Amino acid sequence: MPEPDIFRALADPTRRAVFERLSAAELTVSDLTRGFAVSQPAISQHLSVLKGAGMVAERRQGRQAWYRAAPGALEGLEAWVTRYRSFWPERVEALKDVLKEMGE
Amino acid sequence: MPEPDIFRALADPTRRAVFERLSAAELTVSDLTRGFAVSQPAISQHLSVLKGAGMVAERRQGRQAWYRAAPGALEGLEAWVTRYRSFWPERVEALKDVLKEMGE
DNA sequence: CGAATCCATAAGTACAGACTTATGTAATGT
DNA sequence: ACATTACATAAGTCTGTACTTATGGATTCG
Repeated sequence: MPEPDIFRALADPTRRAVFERLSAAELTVSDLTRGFAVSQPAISQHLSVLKGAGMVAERRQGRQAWYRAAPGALEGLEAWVTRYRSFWPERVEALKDVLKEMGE
Repeated sequence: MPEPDIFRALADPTRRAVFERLSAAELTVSDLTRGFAVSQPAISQHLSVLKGAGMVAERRQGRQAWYRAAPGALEGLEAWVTRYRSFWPERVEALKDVLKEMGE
């Protein structure tokens, strides 16, 4: 039930790679196009899908379009994973360690 | 990098629904077929994809094949989500509450 | 034994989607 | 003003894939 669009958005490897780059930095379409072996329209189409899934945000400035990963982009996916996680108590200890680390 | 197969496996809604059922109970192919509006071969094909992604386990008994969600089925996905999560400190408090609850 | 059941695989169809080139719109540069 | 740059959309192609029916192998039942 957490928007099925996100699953479809994640299905394509190029699109995942685009998202990963946008989670590290805000980039323009041109920037992204330079980093991949596909055409600029292909990148624009991927961005459109990612945007439709609520995974990226757009900021217009002049003739440029800056894209970045949306805050909470993976929230719906996280909720789904948590719900259908199997044997999850196994991982609690590791999680506690992470939280302790962050508390320092 | 966490097996790309899992993303492809999750892309199809019917397949997600099959997985969700198998995370609640161990079921045979016939059981599953009864619960969906697709043919038995279609179910077998979905199970094959899920198995290829390491998401379900199979147990043979006579002419029946029992399927269930594999332990750690979503581990790779979880790792990916954690890595690309944006603004994740926001969720730490909620997580702490959950862990405290489990400690009781 | 033969019939029925359970499941997987084969083969074919039809649609989704990832790509291309071509083109249009809007902003910037000279 | 005209050319150039940045991006989006249109239209067409081609591959992937979700489904179907048909069939085969293996097990259980009568």
